[in-house]
Formats: sequence, structure tokens, C-alpha cells
Amino acid sequence: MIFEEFKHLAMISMEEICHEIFMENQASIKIKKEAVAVKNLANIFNTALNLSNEKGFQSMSLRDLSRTSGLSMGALYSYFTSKEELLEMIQNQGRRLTRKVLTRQIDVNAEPDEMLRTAIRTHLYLTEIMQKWFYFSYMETKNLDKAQQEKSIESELETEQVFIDILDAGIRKRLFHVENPILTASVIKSMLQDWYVKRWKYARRQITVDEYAEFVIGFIESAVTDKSN
Amino acid sequence: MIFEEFKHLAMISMEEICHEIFMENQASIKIKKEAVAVKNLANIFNTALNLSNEKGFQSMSLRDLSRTSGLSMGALYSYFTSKEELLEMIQNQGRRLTRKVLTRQIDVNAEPDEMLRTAIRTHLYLTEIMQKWFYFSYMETKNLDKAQQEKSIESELETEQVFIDILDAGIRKRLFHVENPILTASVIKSMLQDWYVKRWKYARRQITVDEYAEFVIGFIESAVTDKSN
DNA sequence: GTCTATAGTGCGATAGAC
DNA sequence: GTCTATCGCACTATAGAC
Repeated sequence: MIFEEFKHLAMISMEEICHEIFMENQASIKIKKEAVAVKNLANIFNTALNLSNEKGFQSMSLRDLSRTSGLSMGALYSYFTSKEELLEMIQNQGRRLTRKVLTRQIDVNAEPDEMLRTAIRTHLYLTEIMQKWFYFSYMETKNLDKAQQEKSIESELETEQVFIDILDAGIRKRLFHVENPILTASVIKSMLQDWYVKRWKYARRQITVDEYAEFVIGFIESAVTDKSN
Repeated sequence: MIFEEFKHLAMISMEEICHEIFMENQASIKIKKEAVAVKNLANIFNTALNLSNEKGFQSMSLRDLSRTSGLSMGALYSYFTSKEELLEMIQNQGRRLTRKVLTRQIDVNAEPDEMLRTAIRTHLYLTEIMQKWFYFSYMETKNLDKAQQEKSIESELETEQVFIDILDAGIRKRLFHVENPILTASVIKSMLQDWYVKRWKYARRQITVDEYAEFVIGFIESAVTDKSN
């Protein structure tokens, strides 16, 4: 699968997510008509992500959000009860989407080397589509309360575990030679994160997500492949 | 060189830096006695870094800074003319220290494989000592004005260039087999950044900077070493 | 050189009209 | 369901006593 194919597939997930946001936050959302609520929520989230990616969530005032989204202050507060809650809503959805797409895409019956390639591609493609969401999540974790921060940490370790499991499977089948699967998974993750954190760098160099995926796969494979075979 | 040796060496640089901060910002610093100014500046910077690393620079109010540092609001404003200037002062010093230590440590006459190891270790050791400074710099770049952001980008690319040069030298001497030196340098940098960005993860797993350095060196070497030799 | 007190601004949040 | 108007508060920054 290349990026263009993945793009189509993930759009379906996006629809699901917008629906879920509405359903799950009905306690905070005063608006009852789903069509109206979903449309405005999408607007609010997109605007908040754009503004936050520019200058950070704290620096974005709700007046900024109101002006840019076209919704009044009063209208905004129909969708959340505080600025902090808006932050948590956005964070939650990012985490959920990651988990959903990553576990859906990886075929557990495949061989470890194939699984590794798929996991790398899927992760990169996902963060490419949701770049702003991931960047936001990444940068704003420290502004969350303790409980939400813990969730964020769990989510990070969960993603890392996917790679640890793949590496372990590869070691057992003697496809990989890896001395420290945990640290190896950790540095793999750092390479994947670089794609959405340092977006400007890759954009400037005109590197596409498929080119980056190919490079990372090649780099990691030449580091972990068992050369005794 | 291991970390403990480096630590001692870098402390000398720290002294220099504190002195430089005072000398260079005499326009903004109203205090004339150097001993007083340097002591208070060190206090302000350290406190600001601690608070910012917890909740971000924007969320840290100057009242927080005043309370935690023990200096009054008025005293704080003797050392900078605005909160934004404080941010820039901190950013500038981080960048300067990076450049100074990295170029000082790397022996350009060494063989590329040795240079690569030294560059990785030096980078990790430096960020270990100045962890809060680097984390701060990393997270707060987007809150800077355009001109300062550009400096930050230059600094990132400059560090990356150090690795590109080493890789190129290694390719010429047939020590390394690297298809894309730019992307390779880029992922090396992402692994090094992970050490100070995800500090909590490595602390939780009780991995020392020397252990991480050894791992990263091994990982990168097995990816870039020319296997035809 | 450092303090306290306060001016002035812009924020998050809400009440009530439409 | 959305708007405008406004409240109370916390902030940055400064002026003037010591």
C-alpha cells in the first residue's frame, strides 16, 4: 500500500471520529441537532489545531478561536465548558485514532519483516494525514492535568510496544539480530515522530512521505537484519 | 571520554556562558555590579527553565517566576525589558553553548568512524547536562518571533550538517555505506533529540546517558557500516 | 539594587436578548 | 442555537519609596 491508497481508507475513520466526538461529549455539548453539532465541532477542532500549531494552545485565546472560526464566544461555549476541556477533547480523539488505525492495519499473521514495514508505513501515513493533530498532541501534553498526562504516556508506550512485539517475533524467527528490542523500538519511534514534528524540514527538502518511509524502512532494516543469514 | 569526564569540562563553559549573558545584555540589564547580576541571572534562568519545563513558558506567569525565584516583580524587570526578551535571552544562550561545545569537542583529524562516535557522545552528553535548556528551546521555538525562529532553524540545520560532513567523509574513505547522507543525518539527529525530549521515558527505564550513547552508536554503525569490507 | 503598590490590558466565562 | 454585552480576575509592566 502506498500513501494515496491509505488516504482514502483513513477518511472513513475521520467520519467515524467526528461522530464519536459528538456522542461521547454530549455532557458538555449543549447542541442537540447532530448535523449542526458535528459541522461546528469539525470547524472548532480544525481552527484550534491551526492556531495552536502556529503559536501554541495556551497562546491561542478563545477570542482568536472565535474570530477565526466565525463562531461567537457564546457559541463556542455550547461545545465545551472550559478551554481546558477543549484541550482534552482534542487530545482524546488523537489518541483514539492512532490506536484504531494502527491495530486495524497491521496483519498479525504476516512475517515479522513484513509487519515491521507495514507498521512503519502505517504510522507515517497516519501522522501525515493527521499531522496537525499529532503535532498538537505532542506539544501540548505538558499542559494537561496529571490524569490526562498519564494517558498520553500510556499511549506512547503502547505504540512502542507494537514495535517491541514485532522485533521480538523477528528475533525468535532469526530474521532480526537485535540486542535491545526496547531501545530499538524507542529509536524507531523517534524517527517516525520526526516526520510530523519537523514537518518544515522535510517540506523544505521536498521529501514525500513515501520517500521518507522507504528511507526509514531501509535504514532500520540494515540495522536490525541478521547478517549471519 | 565518558560522561563524568565531560561533565567537568562543560562546567567551565557554563561559567563562560553566564559571564557572556551579562556582557551581551547590558542594554536590557539595569544592574551594574557583575557579581550581583550574574548571581541573579543564573537564578532567573534556572527558575524559568524549571517552571517552563513543567507547564510551558507562556503558562508560567512572571508572578510564578517572582515567587519561585524569590525576586520581586520589580527586580525581575531589572534584568529584562519584557517577558519575550527573557525568552530570547534563554534561547540565545542555548544555541551558543551547543555550537561552542560541539565544535570544540570534535577532532577534525580523526577518522570518520571515530568522529561519528565522538559527535554522538558529545551531543548526548551536552544535552544531558543542559537537558532543561534543550527541552525548553525545543518546545518554545514556535513562540518566538520570525527572526528568532529562523535562527533556531539555522541552528538545527547546522548541527545536522556536522553529521552530514562526517558521513560524507566516511563514504569517501569507504568506511560507510550510506545512500542518503542528508536523511541519515536527519534520523541520527532525531535519536539524539529523543534523549532530552523523552527524558521521563529513559529515567523510568533507568537508562544512563552512557548506555544510551553506546546503544545509539551501535545502532547507527550497524546501519551505516560498509558491509562489503 | 530591590521592594511594594498599582495602572492598564486582555483573558475566560456567563447571562440574557433574539 | 447563536449572538452581544459584560463581569471579575490575573496578567504584564511600571512608578516611586526605601
